[in-house]
This record gives sequence, C-alpha cells and structure tokens, in this order.
Amino acid sequence: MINTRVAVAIHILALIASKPHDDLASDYIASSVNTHPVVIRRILGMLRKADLIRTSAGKAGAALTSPPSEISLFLVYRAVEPDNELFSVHENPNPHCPVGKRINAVLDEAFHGAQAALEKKLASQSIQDILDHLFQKD
Amino acid sequence: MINTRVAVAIHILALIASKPHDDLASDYIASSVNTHPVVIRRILGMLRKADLIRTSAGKAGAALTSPPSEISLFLVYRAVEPDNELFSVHENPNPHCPVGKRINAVLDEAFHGAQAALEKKLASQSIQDILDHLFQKD
DNA sequence: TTGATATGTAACTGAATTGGTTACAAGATG
DNA sequence: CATCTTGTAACCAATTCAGTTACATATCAA
Repeated sequence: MINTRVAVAIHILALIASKPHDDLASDYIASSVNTHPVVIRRILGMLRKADLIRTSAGKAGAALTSPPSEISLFLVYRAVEPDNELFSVHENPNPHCPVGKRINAVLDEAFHGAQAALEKKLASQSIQDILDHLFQKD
Repeated sequence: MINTRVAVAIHILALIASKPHDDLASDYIASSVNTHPVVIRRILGMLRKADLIRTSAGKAGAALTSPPSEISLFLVYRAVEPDNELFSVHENPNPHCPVGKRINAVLDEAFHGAQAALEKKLASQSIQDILDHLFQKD
C-alpha cells in the first residue's frame, strides 16, 4: 500500500486552495486532517521542496505556486514519494539460468507500462478537479 | 514500493511454463531467483491458493492450472498482494471542516481511477507475453 | 519398510518504513 | 521583549518484508 502522505498532501493543497485569504497554521491543517502538526509540517516541507507551495518560517500560511488547475495529482505524488520505481524487482537472479538471465529486463518493461498507466491517470487529475468534487452541489 | 513478491511470482511462473517436463524443486527455483527456498515455497503457496498452480506436498514440481496466455499479470499481482486498495487514505478527517468532511470520498474516487488504470495494464499482459519477451530472438 | 528427499508452514530475526511525538532553534509580529 | 509560528532532528512503536531455522508430513526408490 502506498502511504497516506499522498492523501494528506492532497488534503493540504485542497485546504490551501480553498481558503486563499486565510493564513493556515499547521495546527489548523492538522485538526482538519486529524494528525499531529509536525506530520503536516513534514509534508509541507516536501511540497515546498517540490516547489508546489511557498511558506515562510515563523509565519503561518502557505500559498500555492501555481493555480490549482496546474497542480496535477502526479506532481503531488512525486513530491511526497520521490522513489521512481513502483514495483520492486528481486536482485541478482541467476545469470546462468535462461530465465534468470533476462527476467529483470522483461519485468522492468512489463512493470514500466503499468506504472506509466497509473501516472498518466494521476497526471490527468488536478487539485482543481479535487476542489470541484469537494464543493459540487449534490 | 510494491514488494518483490510480484516479481518473484512472475519469475516462478515463467520457470514453470518454460520447463513443462521438469519437476522443479523449490531449491532449483530459489537458485534461479537467488533467494531462500522457503521464500519460494511461501509464494508457491499463494499462487496455489489463488488457483494459478498445482503442487503436491512431498513431491517436487508445480504445474500451471491454465495456459500461460490465460494467466495475466493482474491475477499474479492479486495472488501475492491480496490487499484491495493501492493508496492509503488518512483516517477520520475532521467532519466539521468543509474539506475534511468530504475529502475521503473525493480521494477514493481519484485514487480508484489511477488504480484501475494500473490494473488494466497488468491485466493486458500475460505470462505468455513474459515468455515471448524472455525467449525472443534478438 | 526404511531412508532420503520433498513440500507446507510456523516462528523468529533484522532491516526498513511509517506515522506520531517531544524537543528545540530560529523567524515573525505585535 | 513576549508570544506565536515554522523547520527539523531525534526518538518511538507498529508494521512489513525477506531471510532463516525448525519440523511435521508426504513421496518414492531401494
């Protein structure tokens, strides 16, 4: 299972985007997410490193660096999950076995296609889409 | 990162499929995968529970229950990774916050699409495709 | 029938990851 | 200056993972 950081990061960005005039403190965000403020600040740090938000030390509040429609869920995913490979592959299969010799190259190709499909779908959804669903009339 | 069981399971099935006349002992498979025989037997057990192979206690050898072209990588994935949800979502977001109140439903929908794309791509590839790539002339 | 060899599975281990927490330095602001 | 904030290191318990040991049980050939 992919960790909850992606979900929490999207939650945070949705909060920032939906309250542009507020200075959201990590305490407030934490109470919306239902976790510890340090967990929030940790993820805010990753989002900042990925240049998705700006914050200033000592001062409450965070601001998106781009409009919500230009922040895809894939960017968020990459920000908090920098690991490039989704699937692990076992190391050093036996090079003297006809299967072992080539399995990793074949697996890499097979897994890459699946991972690309996932990432494409994430890239096609933005924080704006999240906002639209959050606040749509129903 | 998704664990190596998927990769190892595909390796195992490719071995079984490519040597239909051999009685593959877990020791032999382990030496091709480069791991401990018990790790192999554990995964063989999951593949058996998922009805992808048949084995018999005390007797070396495993046989596919279907032709390699009918065993998709998605079935293998599900066999060794029974957890249904790929993305974790944080628990109990604040129901008094307009974002927290609905975020999980929105996240579920967003993540479900991405997961479905991944699974569809896995479902489109079979053990036969793996064999074809393993043994293609190049 | 007995001995060698195999599987099936429980149990334990160390490493890594995760999320929560405490602690604290340092910036912001009235 | 007093009080709030962020940023970050450090520690913790829980979980997952892969490797390993141990052993009951099944198979099979001599």
